[in-house]
Amino acid sequence: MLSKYDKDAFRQAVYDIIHQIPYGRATSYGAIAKAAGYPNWSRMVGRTIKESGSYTLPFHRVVNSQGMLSGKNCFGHGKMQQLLESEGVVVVNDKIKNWRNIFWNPINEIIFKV
DNA sequence: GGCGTGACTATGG
DNA sequence: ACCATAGCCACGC
Repeated sequence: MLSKYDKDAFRQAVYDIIHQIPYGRATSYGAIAKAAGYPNWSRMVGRTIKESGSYTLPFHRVVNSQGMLSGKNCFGHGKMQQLLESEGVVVVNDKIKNWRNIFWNPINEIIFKV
């Protein structure tokens, strides 16, 4: 019996999108979920990233809808902020400064692999 | 099947 | 801007 969704396809879409987040920019869990076709799956995006165990993708460029580094505890101490700052992103109190300009919306610019 | 949990989000005060 | 609340939904116990 197939589940009502394709977990592998979802995970692949999430990775695909994250792979395309430009240097010095960031996006949110909800935006990724929406672009992947599951608008209410922001929590699953976080779960998927955490379970990946891989750091070949720019997971530090994924934050919550307010630009806060909600996943920082899964990186080393201060690592997530450090990675962002190394790309020129300013972080104050765990929140990305000038978030409106840093935010990259995948729904507008995503190119899915076929 | 119930219940708590979580790298979430939108809304209202 | 900050805090509380409700909605969300797979997952593990």
